[in-house]
Amino acid sequence: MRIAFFGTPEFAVPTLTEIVGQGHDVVAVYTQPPRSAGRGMGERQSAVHSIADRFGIPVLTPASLKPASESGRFAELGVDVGVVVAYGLLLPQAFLDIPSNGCLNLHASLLPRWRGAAPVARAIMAGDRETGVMVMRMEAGLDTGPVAMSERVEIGADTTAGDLSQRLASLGADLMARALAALGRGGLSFTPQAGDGATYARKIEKAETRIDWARPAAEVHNHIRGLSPDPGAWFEADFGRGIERVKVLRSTLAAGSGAPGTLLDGALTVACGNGAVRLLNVQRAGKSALAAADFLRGTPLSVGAVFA
RNA sequence: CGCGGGGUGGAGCAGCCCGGUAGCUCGUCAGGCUCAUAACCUGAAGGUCGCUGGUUCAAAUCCAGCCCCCGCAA
Repeated sequence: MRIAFFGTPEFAVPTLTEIVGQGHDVVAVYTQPPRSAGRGMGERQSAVHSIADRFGIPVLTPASLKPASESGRFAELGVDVGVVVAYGLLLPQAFLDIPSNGCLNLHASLLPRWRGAAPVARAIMAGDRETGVMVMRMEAGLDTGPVAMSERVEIGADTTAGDLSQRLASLGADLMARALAALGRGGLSFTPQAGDGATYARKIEKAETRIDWARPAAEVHNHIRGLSPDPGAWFEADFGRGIERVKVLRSTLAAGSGAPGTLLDGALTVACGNGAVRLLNVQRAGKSALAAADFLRGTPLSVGAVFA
């Protein structure tokens, strides 16, 4: 089939790769424009942009799809279907109507739960034990369209957003490939989403990434793994050179109690408002991520220290 | 030219400001103690101190340029 792909972050890469590998004719890739980002403020193109370049597929990076000129250009591509995976922009109705088979979206949640921008992180932060990926037909509403195919996945007790996102990206790529194959045979059917149980996964903001040790251990743990590795949950501590930021990439629930933020033992167990969490993988500002044992080897810390 | 931290035996760090015999915790190897052990004791191997150049009697340490890693901010 003749396809236009819309996607931006790493999560969308496996699907694009799969579709290309499947032999479809991907005539254009839409992705977010390169932005000055990262250290040194250099311009960085999206993960999807890079992979599309490698495949030699024309890349389009409009800042908005609303102008008629954009839908006009899209119409000229003459695609059979649009495939959208974490693109970052809402497709206007004008776009949705253009492909003869409409637009399919891959979403990383069990809809209607966690519609929106950060379904994986929100599911983990909420303590969900299950999630999944779904392929649906796009409508004007945000992630409201009827679902064609889905796959469920268990969320382990210590699973991080990074782990889960990778797993879902690959499952999702496979799911989308199957959906396109079915579509090609004319055998793709859709079921409306459940009427209730809808929740929204609002975008993660920097301001909510700091760890609040006063919250119950389970919540602290979910917060840590839901934000790992990006943007990363963090706290502050003084190791003798002033206050510095420490990211926590992995943790697990542990026994123990004490004033919130207190270091309870020599294995990085920290007291929370209720219970405690053991930090398994941490990263000091300017350093690379380390397993707790390595971190402790080079960091002067004594039991009773208090983190903020 | 957005701000900042860092590159020291296999791992994580100290030493650098105030140049002068490579240190700490751990790992590895050998031996010992032990019913036994991730515990303890003894010993050993292992390092171009990111790269290049400069200053100096002498540079991990001071100066210049370059490469690489990372945090913040956007």
